Amino acid sequence: MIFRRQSEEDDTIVSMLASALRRDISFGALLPDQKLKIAELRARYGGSNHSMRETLRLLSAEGLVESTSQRGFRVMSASAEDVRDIALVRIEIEKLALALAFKNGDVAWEGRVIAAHHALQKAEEAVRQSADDLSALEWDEACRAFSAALIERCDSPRLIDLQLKLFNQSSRFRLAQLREGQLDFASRKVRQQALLDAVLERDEVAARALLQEEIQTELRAET
Amino acid sequence: MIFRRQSEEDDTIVSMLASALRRDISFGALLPDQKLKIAELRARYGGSNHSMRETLRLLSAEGLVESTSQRGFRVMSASAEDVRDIALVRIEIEKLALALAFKNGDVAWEGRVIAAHHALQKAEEAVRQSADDLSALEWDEACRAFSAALIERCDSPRLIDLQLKLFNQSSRFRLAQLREGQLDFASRKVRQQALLDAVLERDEVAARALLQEEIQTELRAET
DNA sequence: ATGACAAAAAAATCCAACATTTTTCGTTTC
DNA sequence: GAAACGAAAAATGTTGGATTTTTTTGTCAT
Repeated sequence: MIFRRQSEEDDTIVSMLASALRRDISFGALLPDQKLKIAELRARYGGSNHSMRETLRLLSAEGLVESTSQRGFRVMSASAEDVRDIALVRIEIEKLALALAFKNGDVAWEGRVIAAHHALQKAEEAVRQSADDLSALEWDEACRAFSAALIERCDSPRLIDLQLKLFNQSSRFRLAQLREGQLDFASRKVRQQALLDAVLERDEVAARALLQEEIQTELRAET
Repeated sequence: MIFRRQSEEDDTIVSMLASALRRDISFGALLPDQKLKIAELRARYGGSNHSMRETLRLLSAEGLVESTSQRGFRVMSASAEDVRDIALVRIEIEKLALALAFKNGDVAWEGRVIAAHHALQKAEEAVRQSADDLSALEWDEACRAFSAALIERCDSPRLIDLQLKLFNQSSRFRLAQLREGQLDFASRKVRQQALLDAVLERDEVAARALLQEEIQTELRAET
């Protein structure tokens, strides 16, 4: 076996394969529209015929992989249209979920948001100085955790699930911007602080605007 | 093989199995929280170990089936919380998509909406008189087609996909109301006509309200 | 070039079996 | 009788290899 467990939830081969593939798609090791042949993937990641197909089926549902009947799987395309679409849906979902979290969130929730924000700041600082793969991975995870914490208390399992999937679809673009040095860490820091403040003050208008701005800058169509 | 092709897209065993299972979950032949044992399902629907697992993985992604690591699959629960959650997300998604369709929709789109509305009226009339399984199936399909037509021109593949999944999650409840004679066909007809009119006049406020009402009555928590 | 046709590749499926985990159930103990 | 325990049974997750079908590729004649 090539890999080992990456997190608590990786208790089956399929979920381990899924983690590995997710990471490689996010980091661009597997390129958009690239054909994903079962045999090649097995050689690279291990797992059986069956497990690999199940994994691709899973990633396909997550929007990271495209499947065409009788023609197998390929990495989800990453056209300007795709970026636009992901941004559109993600903005609406997160705005909605945040508004709900404003209603339901208590002090404990605020604490978790603050903690996630703090961890994110550390990760941004680390990745700003040396953008190696490891710190990039940790930075990506910190972004995910902060986003997740924000909407955690929307108390809607489906919204939470959706947000996660859309976030994962966004990761490719966020990491690409990091690689190409297109991230303005200074303004990100200001914006994230402002967002945190808005959340703690339950300033819905400001929070929605900042959230939208955050997503839009991460997902601005480059081409 | 127990079944035959049910639609154009059913060109693989997995997609046929998925159709059959989707139908049986919607119609209540498979009950909420019921354990889905691979062996039993194979005996009932055919297909190999592999195909059945892949199918369940697929339905799991669609929100019709729950999967727990090392503990297999079960039919997605149908608690009042679930109904509430589905309604919440579906309302927001469809409202958003409809607003976008208002921007992008042209005459051809309006034509398809009118056609879908017409077909729906026929199906409602048919199912009102004799609610056998066949007409119920056709009615369900007409509802789906009408909803899909409304948002078709939002031009967002992800929104369209989401709407379909949420609609499929709703079908169980809609069909249950039909079975229990809780549907007010008269007011449905009025509302659907009003919705059509609002769409043709691009009356966004009215359309959003009617759409929300339609979904809420279909998904009102019973218990 | 172009189209027809054969060969190769890949996808989709199935079967049979094995390892691991969960569940069940009967026994023992308090 | 109820709780704790552990062995047996069941179910899940996984594998390898074989088979069928579909798509892709390469070749040849027109």
